[in-house]
Amino acid sequence: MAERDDMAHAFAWTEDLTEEQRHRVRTAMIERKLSAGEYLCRQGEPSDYWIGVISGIVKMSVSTATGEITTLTKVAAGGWFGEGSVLKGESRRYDCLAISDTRIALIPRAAFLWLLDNSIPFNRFVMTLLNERLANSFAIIECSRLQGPDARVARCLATLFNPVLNPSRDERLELSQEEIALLSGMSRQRVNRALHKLEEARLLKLEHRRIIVLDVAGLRSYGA
DNA sequence: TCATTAAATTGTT
DNA sequence: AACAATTTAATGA
Repeated sequence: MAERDDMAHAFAWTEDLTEEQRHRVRTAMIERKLSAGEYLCRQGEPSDYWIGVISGIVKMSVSTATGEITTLTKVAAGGWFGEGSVLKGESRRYDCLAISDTRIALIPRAAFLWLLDNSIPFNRFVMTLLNERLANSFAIIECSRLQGPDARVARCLATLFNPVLNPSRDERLELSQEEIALLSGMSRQRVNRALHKLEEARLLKLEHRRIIVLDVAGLRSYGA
């Protein structure tokens, strides 16, 4: 996709703003390029920006003092995140890492809050975002308590295809099984078995370092 | 462009 | 956690 299209796609929500508000977004926005493996932000840093992914993928994860890591979610092109910490005025709760070469849009906190104060459509957009994240999180909690490991992996993969949180996701997931293990909180070995089970069910196809998702709805409802 | 090698990833135990 | 098999990426002829 052309760079300009990526940008337009990520900023689709500005279509409901007034010309003045759009102008404010344009002038306040800061663009950053990250290469693969580079951190966008770390746990504990001040939350000065609301963050949009123009292209590439960002991984959000937390680590404990003992060095254990788990991945919370991934945000692909067109997705926005970080509004929670900005709204609460607290420091970042998660590490954000660029998985591939990534272009990021930063909306400074002041501009973000100004938009909330001045645009009802923007409020609606953010509310929808928060609502989807909540539903997504509940789905994972529900699944982790009521379903077996195979369904957990299925559900974790399905959440990556949430149209609101990850609008541009194509069916190809460039994720190693190790990454999926971090994302679903299971061992790589168990994830490997689950993935083969899901492949048998024709919900996805396994390739090296990549998964082709054939049936998102099927993954979402697997085992239920 | 091809072959070799190292590194990463996967499938099993 | 460990191991072998497989795939990819990097290097240099």
